[in-house]
Amino acid sequence: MEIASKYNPAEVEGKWYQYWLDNGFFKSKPDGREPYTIVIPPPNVTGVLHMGHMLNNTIQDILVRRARMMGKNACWVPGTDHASIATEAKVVNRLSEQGIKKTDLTRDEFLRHAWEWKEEHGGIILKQLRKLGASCDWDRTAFTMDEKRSESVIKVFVDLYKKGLIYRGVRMVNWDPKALTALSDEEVIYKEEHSKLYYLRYKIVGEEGYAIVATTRPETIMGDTAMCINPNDPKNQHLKGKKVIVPLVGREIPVIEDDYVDIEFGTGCLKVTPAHDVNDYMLGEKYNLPSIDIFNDNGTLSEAAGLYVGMDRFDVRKQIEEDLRNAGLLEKVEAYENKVGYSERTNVPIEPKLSMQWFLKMEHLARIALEPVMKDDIKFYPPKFKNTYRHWMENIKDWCISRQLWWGHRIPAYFLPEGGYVVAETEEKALELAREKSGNLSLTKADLRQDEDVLDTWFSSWLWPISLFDGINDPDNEEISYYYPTSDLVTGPDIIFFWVARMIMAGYEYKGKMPFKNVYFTGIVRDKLGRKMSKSLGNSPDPLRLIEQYGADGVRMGLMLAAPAGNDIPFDEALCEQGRNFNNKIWNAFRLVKGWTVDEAIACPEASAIAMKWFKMRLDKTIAEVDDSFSKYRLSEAMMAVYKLFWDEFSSWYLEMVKPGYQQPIDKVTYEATLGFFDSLLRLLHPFMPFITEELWQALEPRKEGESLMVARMPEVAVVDNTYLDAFEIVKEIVGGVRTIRLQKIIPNRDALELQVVGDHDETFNAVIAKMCNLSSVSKVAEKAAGAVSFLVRTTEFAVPLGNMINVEEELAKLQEELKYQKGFLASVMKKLGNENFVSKAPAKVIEMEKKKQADAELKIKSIEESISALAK
RNA sequence: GGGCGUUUAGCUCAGCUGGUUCAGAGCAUCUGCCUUACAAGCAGAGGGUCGGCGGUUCGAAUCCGUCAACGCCCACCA
Repeated sequence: MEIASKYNPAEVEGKWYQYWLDNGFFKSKPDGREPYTIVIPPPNVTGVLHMGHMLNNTIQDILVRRARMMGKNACWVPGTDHASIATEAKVVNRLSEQGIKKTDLTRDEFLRHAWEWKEEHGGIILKQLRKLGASCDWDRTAFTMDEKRSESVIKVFVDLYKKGLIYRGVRMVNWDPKALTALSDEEVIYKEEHSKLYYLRYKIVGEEGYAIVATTRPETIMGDTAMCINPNDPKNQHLKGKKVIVPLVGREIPVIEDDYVDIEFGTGCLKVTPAHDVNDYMLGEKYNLPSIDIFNDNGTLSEAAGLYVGMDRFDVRKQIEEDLRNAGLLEKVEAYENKVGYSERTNVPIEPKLSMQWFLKMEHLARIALEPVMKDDIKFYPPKFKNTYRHWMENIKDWCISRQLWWGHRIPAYFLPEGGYVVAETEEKALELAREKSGNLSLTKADLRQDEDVLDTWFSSWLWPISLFDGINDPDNEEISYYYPTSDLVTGPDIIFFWVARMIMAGYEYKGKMPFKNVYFTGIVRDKLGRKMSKSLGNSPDPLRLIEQYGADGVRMGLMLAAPAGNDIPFDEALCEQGRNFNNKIWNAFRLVKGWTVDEAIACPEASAIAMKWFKMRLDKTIAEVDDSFSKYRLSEAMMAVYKLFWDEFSSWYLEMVKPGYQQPIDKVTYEATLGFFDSLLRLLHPFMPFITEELWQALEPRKEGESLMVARMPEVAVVDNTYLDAFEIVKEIVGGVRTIRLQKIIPNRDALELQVVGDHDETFNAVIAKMCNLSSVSKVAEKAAGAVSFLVRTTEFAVPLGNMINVEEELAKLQEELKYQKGFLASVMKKLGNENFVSKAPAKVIEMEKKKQADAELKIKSIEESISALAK
């Protein structure tokens, strides 16, 4: 049989993915089995696959495939997120490329374009996931804006409103002047910036001289409605009760007093701009100050500013600096470091802005969601994120859920012509409520005006684990009862507040139960220099190119090799190479085994019998290790355990032990056992590298149509005899000793050697030792032959007679060095045992071990000294 | 300004409740091999006073204190 010596992933991956699809192996329906459920963190519907997705989905696929092979009813639900701001921004961009302005379109026209775009680009990312091998139940593919999900969102909004948890009001919010919408606190990213601190002169009314105010935002002085000092500030006592004049503007404003003001900062004088600063807003509320909104929504100055009308806020800052200086109202300018909030999506500085928005009260929701995580009903991996979670929950603020966008779930609030509004699932219901409320039965739908805003994207994703099974609209349906709570959630820690925390809230509020039992937080994929992957740095490899180059299995492995839970992933393509190399190793082991011819007439050689017995135990031990690692979500460790089992134990030891001579047939017993081992190994490997394992499993033995490794059962844990495994480790050392001699003395493997044993030795494994080292004999002797090179394994001496081939001086030197080391070791042990404190306080077990060390060392020293005197003759 | 985390071999990391699975793994490095499964490989080898200092203890990578560096999260000082 001719099989290529290199594995070619491209040839087989598509074939097996299609086979799995054709046989419906990804599909799940409720049945009597235990469910295992994962809901995908829905990627942006118009997004493209990046390394973060690759990692995240590889982990999910490993978990799902393993659960499936453990006999569970595994269900991995895919879907996409409408990503309100991001998608709307993309659509706006695309329209402007065509010369169309959003403002020239009606809402319906714009939405038509948006849906068009979604149909065109939507779900590309899900298609890309198939290349990775993702075993999602594609029939269940959902979208946060599809009918069921939208209905769920509206229903929940109405419900929360009825519960009094949703309110509407004018508040200071984070305004994105580019996207022209409010943002939640979580969508603001603070960045350290080099800026300037401007010291402005406010003329004191009725007095000579100025009050100096330090500010980073001189362009907001047109909105100043007070100046504030700390009443306890000795240096500003003279300002109490005075008025000052806003520079350039000329407006008189009062000096107010509040201990909010930091005496140490600047001059101790604070300008108060209630419309454009959160703190000033609070002061404004407290002291009933007027609020002048000097900005338009897009960040340009409004009519209300009076000056610089129509100019951009940052241009004004430059201009006003100059104007102030010319007017002699600028005391000085200092360099200053401060933090500026940026919009997460559009990356422009946010503007604190007073506006009418919808809010969700969080206190109750935070309360019900905190405890389950703190007492590990929901487990976080790694657990350090519990702290982060608690801190957020305990300091939570109300959630601004309205966005001034069109792409999203429109808020189901309807305004009445005479004022006031009603909230209802449908227009019909709204009309009913409106008639009731107003007492005006002649109202028609046309009289109602629906709120223009849509809901924050996360207001739909927080329902994801429930809404995917339609558990909001139809709370007791079979699916939600069966699949909910889901099993594991795999996501990044960057969305712990955006998404994870809120899903937990919604889970308890709407199902009375946790949405998932375990949360696995992946790290952020970085390049090998530790930098975040980003388009602008160009350091993000194209996932599809990687798959082409290394195979999906190789890339999956590459990611997992670097991915302990919670740590960032320093990704290096070399890891994919390592993954690919491993694929090749498996491939070649398969070539070897399938290349054997079986002769039923030959008996099973002793070495093979030992090998089989040993490897069975070694396999069982690894299965136990893998189980343990998975239970702790240490997927990399689990994979490394199987990796080493296959490469070191199976390929380098087992196969070498049972391998027949060149062109010799193999006995039936060994052959079948080997196929069995191979089968188990493929099963263990399958969750990590689904394609190659399926390819080889199918070729390992004749299979029926519709059979597949992906629905085969994972090998189960058996009792392991550690004594036997330990004994075999000694065998490995002996073999290693002989190999070292061959290497040092340059003795080719084909020349048989003789091995002499002085001291205790378990002869059970002699057949294996002889085969692995090409020995003509293994014999116990009282004294080794003259001219033999020896080595120690534990306390037993092994010698290979080499006649006149040895270099006496070299050997002596080596022995002397070993002797020196052993003597030093013995001395340290003796010192410990001579320590009164140690002997009296240490537990007996520890002292026992020290004594054993002493005895062993003495034995070794004796043996080395004998060798030296024998050589010296 | 608070909180959390990290620091162990050249790199990425394991080392749970302190004592022979305590100094480990994979990769990289070095040496020798094209030995008919695999050079994308085989066989061997080297490499760390476990961030610094101090303490507890018979005994510390492991516990305590402290300092340092790095990272993350949160926070309204203009």
